[in-house]
Amino acid sequence: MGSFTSPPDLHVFQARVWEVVRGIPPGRVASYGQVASLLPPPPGTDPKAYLAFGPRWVGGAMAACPEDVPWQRVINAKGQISPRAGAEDQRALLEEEGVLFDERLRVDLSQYRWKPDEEWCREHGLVWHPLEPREDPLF
DNA sequence: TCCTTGACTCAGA
DNA sequence: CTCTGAGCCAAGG
Repeated sequence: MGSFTSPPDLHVFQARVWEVVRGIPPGRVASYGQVASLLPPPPGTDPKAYLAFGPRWVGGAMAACPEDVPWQRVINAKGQISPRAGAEDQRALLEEEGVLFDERLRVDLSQYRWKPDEEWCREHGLVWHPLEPREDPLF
């Protein structure tokens, strides 16, 4: 069976992304970059490249996610829904969960950002980030 | 094979 | 606050 030359590492990565997103509870949101930062760089990936493109890979995973993934809870670092076809549905779903948008269609990340606890991260083999009390956009 | 595009993010202006 | 460019990966045409 030697003809399979492309082990779907990217698919493995996407599966881990979906696993993380399933952990976001209703009424909370995470950014693409936050999800990426919870996962270690895929084996063989240049950490620097992952830093730059991880968030976009997460976006790609969300575009292909299965039914049971709460994809609506992943938004961009500005606290906005990334423009594309279907963005209106995403806002409606989040509002049903109690997430409020301001007049500029922005979510207050300091209020709604999902903050996974250390144990949950350990159980899922994720990189845990200590949370800074600052006004840092991420964490 | 070349070129374009992408559910991103951050620093700098 | 807004706008721009860079980062330098992959899939698809």
